[in-house]
Amino acid sequence: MNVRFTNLPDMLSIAAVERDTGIAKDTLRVWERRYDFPRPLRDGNDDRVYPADQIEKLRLIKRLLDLGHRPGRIVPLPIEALRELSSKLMHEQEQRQSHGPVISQDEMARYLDLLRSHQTEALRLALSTTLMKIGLDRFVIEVVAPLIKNIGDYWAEGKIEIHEEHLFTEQIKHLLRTAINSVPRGHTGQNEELARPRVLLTTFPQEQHSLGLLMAEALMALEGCVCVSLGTQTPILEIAQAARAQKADIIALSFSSQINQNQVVDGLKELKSKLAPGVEVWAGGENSALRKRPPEDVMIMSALQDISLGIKAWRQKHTS
Amino acid sequence: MNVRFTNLPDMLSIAAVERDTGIAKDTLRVWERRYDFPRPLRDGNDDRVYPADQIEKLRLIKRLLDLGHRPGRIVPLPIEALRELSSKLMHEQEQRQSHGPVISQDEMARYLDLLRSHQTEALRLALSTTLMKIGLDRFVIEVVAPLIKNIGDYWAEGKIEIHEEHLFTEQIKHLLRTAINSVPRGHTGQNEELARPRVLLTTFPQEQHSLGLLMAEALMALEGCVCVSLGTQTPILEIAQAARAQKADIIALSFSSQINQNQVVDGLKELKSKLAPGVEVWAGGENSALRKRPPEDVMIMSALQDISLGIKAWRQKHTS
DNA sequence: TTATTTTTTTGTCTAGGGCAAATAAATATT
DNA sequence: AATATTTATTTGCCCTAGACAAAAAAATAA
Repeated sequence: MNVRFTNLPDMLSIAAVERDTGIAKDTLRVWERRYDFPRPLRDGNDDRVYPADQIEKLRLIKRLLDLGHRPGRIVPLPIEALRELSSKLMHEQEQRQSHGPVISQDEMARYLDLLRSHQTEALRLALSTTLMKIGLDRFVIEVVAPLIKNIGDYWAEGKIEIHEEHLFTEQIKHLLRTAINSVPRGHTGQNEELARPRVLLTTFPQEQHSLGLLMAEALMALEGCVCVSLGTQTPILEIAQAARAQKADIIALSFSSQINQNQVVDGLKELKSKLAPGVEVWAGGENSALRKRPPEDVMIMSALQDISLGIKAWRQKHTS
Repeated sequence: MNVRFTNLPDMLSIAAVERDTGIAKDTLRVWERRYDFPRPLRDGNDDRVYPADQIEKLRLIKRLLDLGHRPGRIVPLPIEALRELSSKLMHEQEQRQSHGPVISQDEMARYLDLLRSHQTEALRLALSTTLMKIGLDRFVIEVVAPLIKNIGDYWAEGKIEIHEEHLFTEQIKHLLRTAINSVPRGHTGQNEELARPRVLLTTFPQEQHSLGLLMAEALMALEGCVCVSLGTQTPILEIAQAARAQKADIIALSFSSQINQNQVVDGLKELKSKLAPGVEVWAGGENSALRKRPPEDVMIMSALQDISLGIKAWRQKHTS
């Protein structure tokens, strides 16, 4: 009942920090004990209160952990050292990224300008035009995915406001939904086999990002699958039940990096154990648990391209 | 690092229970201490292990809490009593509800049958037909709203599964989005005044239900407003910034019953204080804080009908 | 009835200890 | 030198039990 409210701006309670950084409360406390960081102040009730600079450092730490660093090595470091590490990694990433046709810097800048000048209609129109020009599959892979990533980076750098990010995301979602809708549906009714695999899309309870799901749905719909989306945040038991009810061949799940890695792994294991043997679980998204310790029996979609390939492979395997 | 995993089917760790029920670990432990429920078993490491029937009861408890019951009264009750409580609530609701033209029991049953037999396409078609027949405004007010209200009760009575509820909600959302999309947009461009008021729609950070927002958007779009939706979970400060950036006349917010009442009241006050004087705040939804202690300076939409009336009133007030 | 005060209820925080899984380091084996 | 195996360290989660402020109910006053 205790709503720990810090009126001072830029001061957060431990619960708020957990929400903000994705680092569990227990972990925050244990780091404090072991590495002497963070060092929150205390309010009148002896509750931890985290100042802005420490939160910033925590965010940075989270990023580096996702990239494979270990807490004991980086938590005690000063923030400048972390910044350096982070930017070094970012450059490496950029180099690795530059294969294949990606959205141009120019085009990116154009969208961002429209967003920042709040020309919503124009933005939608520009995106929509691109979609028409290059087709839904390329639009998803070459435009939407990089855009989302860049938007996140811009936000981290303070170049963009949260409400602008929200607005942008809404535009993209809208566009994708409309596009998915106009894809001719698989042959439901008589010729059921032609429309296989049947795919069930959703996310785990803590995960609220629906964009990954929509991108996957778009690509799968293009491949002629029957897609059934349960939206976000379905309890694991219910996912299993829905799989049975919908006669799903594949369960497609999306995981952002905000969600706890252990919960990803545990949840996937649990889900798999509750499914009928033939049903496949496909997992995609930014969350690094998928790359660092991929659960067996689960197909990891490390890139969006894998989806269409995966569907084709599935069909090959299931032609009788 | 400890991946507490119970191999026994339908046995969950405390983390898994938190994930699947939405009840915090601390709360689960304190209930055990105070009300002697839940009573998890222990694994070899003395960690709590929750059997399936207790999880089911916990889910039901969570729902009743959202509906306004208190833990001390309901947690110790046997599960049958909880079921009864839930169905009693529904019947009371029905009686209160029976003013004005509402969806018939028959029609409701028809949709439910389609849902339970997983005839997704047929369900969508049926709903869509009704929409065409009676129009978007009546559809929202007389069909969608009551349906949503009842669907939760049906779950509590064991008549449908959560995943079916998810599926249903997705269908409705889809239908509404399509419908909103086909409403001719306000005259953007030259004749800006004709499209006033400009409405910004979103929810507070803890609130994730987007359906209320969609219903509101539908009705407002019908009235010819320019609607800008930021999606769910926008920080209050960002809402205020977005209002300025979008030149919004009205901020429309939706509050479900699962969000903390204080945060509703405090949040509304805070938001209002950050807005320019002329900008109105409209709040709607199930949350009882809106009725019990409505903050002044905020328009409370106690029913969906109020929305169109409100828009008309706004226009009257602003004709110069 | 309606305000105001008192009491009870309730969720979240605290501390510090313990343990298994994950990872790194050291050693043995091919 | 490369690979497999064992040992050591790191790390996150769970445990108990107590405390307290905010919310809600009950009691009292107006």
